[in-house]
Amino acid sequence: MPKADPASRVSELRALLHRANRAYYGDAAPIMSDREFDDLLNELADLEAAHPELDDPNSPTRRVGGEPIKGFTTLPHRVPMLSIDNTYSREEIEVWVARVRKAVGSGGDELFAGPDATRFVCEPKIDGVALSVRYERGRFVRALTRGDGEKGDDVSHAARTIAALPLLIEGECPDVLEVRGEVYIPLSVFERINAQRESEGEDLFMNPRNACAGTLKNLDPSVAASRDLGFIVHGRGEVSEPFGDGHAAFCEKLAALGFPVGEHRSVRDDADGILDAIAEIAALRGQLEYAIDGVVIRVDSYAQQDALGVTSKSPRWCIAYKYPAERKTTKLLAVDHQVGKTGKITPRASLEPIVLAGTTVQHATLHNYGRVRDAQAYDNGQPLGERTDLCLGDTVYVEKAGEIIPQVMGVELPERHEDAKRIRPPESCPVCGGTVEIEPPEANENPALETSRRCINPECPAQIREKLIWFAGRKQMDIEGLGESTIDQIRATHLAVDDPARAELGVPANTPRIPLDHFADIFRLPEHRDALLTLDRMGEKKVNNLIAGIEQAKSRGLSRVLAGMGIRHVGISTAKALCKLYPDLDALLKADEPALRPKTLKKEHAVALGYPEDPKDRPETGLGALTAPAVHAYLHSDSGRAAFDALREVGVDLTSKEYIERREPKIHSPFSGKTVVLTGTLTHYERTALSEILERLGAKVTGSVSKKTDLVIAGEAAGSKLTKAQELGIEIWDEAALLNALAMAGIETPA
DNA sequence: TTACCTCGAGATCA
DNA sequence: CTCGAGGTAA
Repeated sequence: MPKADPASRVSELRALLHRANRAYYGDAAPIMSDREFDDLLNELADLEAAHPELDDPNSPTRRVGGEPIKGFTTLPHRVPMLSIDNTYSREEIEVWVARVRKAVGSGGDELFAGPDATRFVCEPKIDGVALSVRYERGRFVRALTRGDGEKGDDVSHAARTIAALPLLIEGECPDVLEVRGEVYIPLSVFERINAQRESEGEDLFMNPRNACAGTLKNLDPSVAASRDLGFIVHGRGEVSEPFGDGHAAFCEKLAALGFPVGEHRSVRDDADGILDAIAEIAALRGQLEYAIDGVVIRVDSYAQQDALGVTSKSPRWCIAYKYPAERKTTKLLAVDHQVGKTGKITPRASLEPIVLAGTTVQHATLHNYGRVRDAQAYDNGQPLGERTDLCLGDTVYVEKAGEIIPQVMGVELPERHEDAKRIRPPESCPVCGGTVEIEPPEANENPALETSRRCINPECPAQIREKLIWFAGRKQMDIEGLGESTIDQIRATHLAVDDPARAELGVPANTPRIPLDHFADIFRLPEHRDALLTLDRMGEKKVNNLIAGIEQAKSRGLSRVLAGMGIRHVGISTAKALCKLYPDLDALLKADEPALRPKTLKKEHAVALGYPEDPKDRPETGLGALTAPAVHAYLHSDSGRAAFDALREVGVDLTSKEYIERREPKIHSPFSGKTVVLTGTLTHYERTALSEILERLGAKVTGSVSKKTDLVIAGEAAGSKLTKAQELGIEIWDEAALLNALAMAGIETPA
């Protein structure tokens, strides 16, 4: 072989190996032997090592794992990753199909005409980890976990090692293509890994699902590479241009590009067909290389999907039929009574440990005292249709609701001991000993109505603790470094020096009291730096992180503060809704009670406040005629006012980001409100990085040029998109103009 | 609710 | 190296 220049040999090898990968995993038709493949891969790895300038994150060598990365970054999903509604019965499937048909049939459009026009795609629901994989111009750019549905962790380093996922798509595909699917560890691989771990004396993995999640979260990609993760496509995220008119067509197109789409997908016309598919897939269960926990059914046509739309948490065009949860018996060892952040007391069961759906269960919430009093009685596994009080020592049936939260379903009555002790709601607060109220109030006359009890002592240490934990939590103020146990440890400085609990939590006798009772105390913790440093396992680094976390939390904005305060009826969505109405706390405090609930106002009142006549056009706050007075009362109560004053005093931002965003949707910049398309090669920016910057500056970055495009940024060697932009007479900037505009917006050009 | 990963802290050993 | 806290997945 003539001594080719390394760059061209490298790209030749990469192309060859990509093709081989695709043939192997996509088409299941190898074009070379494993031995040849390994040889070529080794040659490529050697060349890359000798010529670091030729490095490429999408090189096939990355399959075997490169350098560990430093940590995760969290990035937004361009299209949110919603969850799917679950059903457990055939009847619910029929009801859903009928509802879909009714909604779709009423479209009036020819596309939606006639009930038979709706088709349903059924596929196994894999029990793995959801992943959204983004390709730009056919190149793998990143993979995100589901996260909260809005943003997820970047696990590209691990996802690149998934052999079934192409790093380079060969063939025509949209400029932006987000493929969503399920990552899993094949069961045979799981067994192999555990066998190996056993022989090396390591702890075994409990189940494939958690092992898979852990693998993705491992910072060292060679770990993921060695675990042979599998992937099966089940949906799409952002796709820049039409790519199939429905789910089935989309899957076929992806299959043609070499994506693993799963082979047990079928298209059905009606509820009976769906039930057949469910039965067929059930018959496959246990023969597949991955665990499945049900069947996903979705409306095939994208047009119909769009017509059906989504609710706040899940699409109306998709539903999961889940297999019945695994159910086992175990012994009820004890019940403790936990005091929540609002004082509500919840019974929690301690159980003799059992393995259920791949995890060891030893605790289960009992939800409320109604369930404790009216537990379902069973005889030899059969429900008796009668109710009984739960007793200590009972043999109870446990299953996992939604495969996650264990629940006590009932009692095996014949197994009960004669002298078994009934579980009763506590007569006083189990933590502070204070007065408890019975709820609902009618239950004072008729105990059969009682569902819960509430500790009404505002100084109850348990309530204070839970309030602080909630406030600092990720979905509220997100104070890094201030978790449950750190809060306990700091609050243990309030204990007497000879209290054994103090030493147990690692608080030396000479540590002075660090105040931590009110939300505002959190923001004064930096003043107690020296005291914090004396605590066990609290070093320089942790304290610095904590202080930095506290500082950052100050500027989360009013909605997070309101949601964090644990005001009854005010969660994050209500808080955000209120914040869209009022620019800051003072404005909110000036509002009268009806102004907090525009939806339920009488017409005249609404119009007087400047809202539309039709309630449907008024903003939703999540508050109604019953809840709004309670919220209003809290905001103006002594304790509410004191809490707000204290937060203001320590410098917490009490202005409303939501209101400001609504009023001025974007930062003012040359890109505000513009739809921008990037094309060609830019020398100073990665495309994704630039997209993020432009979006921060108010631009909408899209993949293809259309009439709606305001601006095209054309780098070197721009192709058809530039031509099209010229045809349409759209403003075009070169890279120099871009850099200039970014500089004006205060963004420096990277080196 | 549990399992898994990462990180920092502190102990242990060279 | 081991422990435990913190974070996140289902």
